[in-house]
Amino acid sequence: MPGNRQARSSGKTKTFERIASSIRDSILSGELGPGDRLPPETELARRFGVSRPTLREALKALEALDVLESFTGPSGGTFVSTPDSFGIADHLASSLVLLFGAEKVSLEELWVARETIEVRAGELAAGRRTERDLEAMLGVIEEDEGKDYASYFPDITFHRTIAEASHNRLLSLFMLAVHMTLASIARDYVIPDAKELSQRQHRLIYEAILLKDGALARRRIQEHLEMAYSVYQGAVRRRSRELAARG
Amino acid sequence: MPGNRQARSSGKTKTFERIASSIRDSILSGELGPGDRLPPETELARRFGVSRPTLREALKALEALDVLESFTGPSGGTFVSTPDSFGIADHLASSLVLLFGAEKVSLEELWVARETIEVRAGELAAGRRTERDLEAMLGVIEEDEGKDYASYFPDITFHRTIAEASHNRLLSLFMLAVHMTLASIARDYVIPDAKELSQRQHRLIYEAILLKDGALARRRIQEHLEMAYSVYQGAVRRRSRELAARG
DNA sequence: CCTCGGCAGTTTGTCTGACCAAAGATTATA
DNA sequence: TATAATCTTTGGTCAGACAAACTGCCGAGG
Repeated sequence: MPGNRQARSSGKTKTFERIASSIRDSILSGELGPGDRLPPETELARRFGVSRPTLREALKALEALDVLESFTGPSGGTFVSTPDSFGIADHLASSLVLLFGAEKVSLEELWVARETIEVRAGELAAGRRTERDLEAMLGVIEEDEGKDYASYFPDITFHRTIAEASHNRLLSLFMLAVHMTLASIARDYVIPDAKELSQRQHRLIYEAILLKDGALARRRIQEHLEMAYSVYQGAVRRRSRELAARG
Repeated sequence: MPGNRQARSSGKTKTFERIASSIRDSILSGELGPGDRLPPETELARRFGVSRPTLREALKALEALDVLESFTGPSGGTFVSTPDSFGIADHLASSLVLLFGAEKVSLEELWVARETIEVRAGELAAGRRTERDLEAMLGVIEEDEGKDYASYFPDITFHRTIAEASHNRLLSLFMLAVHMTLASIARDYVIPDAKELSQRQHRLIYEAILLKDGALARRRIQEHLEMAYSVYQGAVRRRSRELAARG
């Protein structure tokens, strides 16, 4: 019977894990930095005293974590990756989708977290936005108004410009991850069109940030997300009913 | 010259990546669920039409992502992992430490994100806390007062009880990740003792949550974190001066 | 002299086949 | 029946080889 995994993890460290940890530690300690090239696999295998397949299992594990990357050829080899916000957000989103699937996080929790982060990002944006930020936001607003979109998540682009304007790259990362998670979960939902209301609210949010009114930005983003949540939730409920009726 | 990695990613998909994606998709689509056992490696290799080492590279990549886990023995095999908040937060924290090291996120951004999440968690906690939550918080407060700690991050336990009391597992996850990141960055800093002030503020926060006063909880957590940030920042600056003087 | 094309070398990618180690299942034994 | 030795299944590791990708050199031709 599978499932009693906690009982099995009895301290044993597999060889490839030992090596992966070793390399990982070299990076954490600064001994290896982004862009650095590792020795060839045969050389590394020799140094660690293991075979090449085993060494490669360690390398592939670190590649999966976006810590290393490899290329063929003489100028190739294995390199330490440059950390990248988008990749981190992407991985995080994948994990959150799984967590959602296991019912260890609910749709409501996701939306509350989204609201928490976006509201604050908007407040910060009102205080820190540059002229360039405003241009970007307005550009997205006008582009969206011209589009005839069917999907629900096109307006995410606008929300991302808010995050950018907050000039907090960690809040941006969290926000991106939550957006990707919600988009992934809702992939095949039919989301009703709330285009016009949504776009009106986008302009109101833009206005608040333009005026540098943080409190107003908070309120308007909150209101906008409440609307969006009710629309999203409605689609989820409809979907559930459909599935219940069919099955 | 290494570093021109964007030019190299020319669409080629390596075999082990193809297989990892295939298995990953089976999980995302629900075809494979947590606890499910995969066929033996030789069988899997045969099905995918690859050799066992190549297959194993794919499996090890997914193990590194905490998506799969494997055990030896007749009852062993490769299993789909149960997603786990703590593991996700841990991975996220590792990535954030790297991101910080690459100067793609600053200490200030980390603290603003921490404040954003904790303030909101406290507000939510004030509205949703149960008797059990209150007991847990008080227990930690009293335990901390009895401890003679040297490290700066002992009071993180209290902050975690706030997150728990918010009953939002995603905010808890984010909070944990940010805490672990800050703790990892500050590992060898000498943090001055702000024990008594900190503990007084903890009691005030507890009181606000006890009274179900969300606005008050917000203000008090904000104040507490501002104090903590100034202490932390002072330690970082002192550390920088030391390093500058030495080098 | 310069340019272009192919050859050689380096490095990762993949394969074959085998043996080792761990741990539950079985069976022989007291 | 209880227990210990053995079996069997499964992942863990190893060795060596060849293929593919790519750079850099070098020679042929202009």
